[in-house]
Amino acid sequence: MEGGQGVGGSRCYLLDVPPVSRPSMVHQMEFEHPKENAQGLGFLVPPDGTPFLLSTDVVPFTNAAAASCDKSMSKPWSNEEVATSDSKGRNDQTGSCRDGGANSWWRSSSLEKGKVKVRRKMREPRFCFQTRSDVDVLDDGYKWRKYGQKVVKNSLHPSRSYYRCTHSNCRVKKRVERLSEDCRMVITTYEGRHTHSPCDDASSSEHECFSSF
DNA sequence: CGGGTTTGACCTGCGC
DNA sequence: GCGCAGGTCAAACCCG
Repeated sequence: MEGGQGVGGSRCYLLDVPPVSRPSMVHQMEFEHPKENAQGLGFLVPPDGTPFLLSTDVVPFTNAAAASCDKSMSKPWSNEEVATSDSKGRNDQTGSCRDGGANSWWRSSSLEKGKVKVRRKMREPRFCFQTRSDVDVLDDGYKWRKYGQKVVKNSLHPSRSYYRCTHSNCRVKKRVERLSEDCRMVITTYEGRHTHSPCDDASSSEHECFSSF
């Protein structure tokens, strides 16, 4: 486990966010390594290039955290695979599939519903970080919709939630789970890049103050 | 009524 | 090849 980097492709940081009643307080966090973060958080940086700011210290993930994080990431997302397409060359016409299938990234090939499903393997840039917060969902300025929840084994807090950016053309996903060792620690994993600015989603004035997210 | 959440089912990938 | 675990869908449900 080399430092604050998770297994392949995904970067992990630990954000020591003071317990706040409103997760939105996290909006002004600041990264220690702007350059790296700019890269690692590319998916969090809106197209207009607005930097992603954090207000608290960001340190590499602890081994435990990283392990936990990595476990959930499993291997498919090694750097290589992130950069290249599926070697198996699965017939996943992902792009077209995504666009054609409403807002589904993979979809039944519309032949027989529920039968032949062409699931694509997402190989978007991923970034996970750990925060200490009483709330699960950090308000990063984007609007998320929960699309699933899973029971995670080997965890005292077996609930992992899956969120998706509600923006029509945005494919970013977010996964939120509690650290088993510390129920106050929240592991948030982002996947993909936002194709829009936070304002597009969070149209409410509440979010305007930290549109830099 | 529209948008978000819940939840069970289904599919895929991986380890054994 | 089989079983398990993770990830996602989609219908039902809930709430403002």
